[in-house]
Amino acid sequence: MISDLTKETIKEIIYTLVQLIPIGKVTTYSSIAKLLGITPREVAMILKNNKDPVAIPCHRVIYKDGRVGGYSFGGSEVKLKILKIEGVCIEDNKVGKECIVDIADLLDEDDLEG
DNA sequence: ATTTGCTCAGCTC
DNA sequence: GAGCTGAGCAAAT
Repeated sequence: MISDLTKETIKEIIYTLVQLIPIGKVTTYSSIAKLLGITPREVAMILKNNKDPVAIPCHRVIYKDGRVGGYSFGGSEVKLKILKIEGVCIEDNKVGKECIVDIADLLDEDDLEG
């Protein structure tokens, strides 16, 4: 599927992936990173490097622990709040693991369609 | 739950 | 090449 990607391609994919994350759910940096074969750091960096924080729902990407991580467009507090209004379950300033789903899982569900 | 160590990438010297 | 920082992860305690 994916094997030899460039920085530009990586960005395109990440932007696309985060856009197809369903409302009320979130994903983790690691899953995206692993899917692309890059490090979670890169995912985070690319997300912050984007120029369209509106088209790129980077707030739907969080830690594996459940914490939202960072947010250059307001702060972790805002990011957390956005998730909350999206319908994501929030617990003690953290995202409920039941709302966290790997990006690969989303892709899989879309393919299974059932 | 908290602390510590590690990894990869970008920037600077 | 070496050192520092960062929208993180994993292990140990």
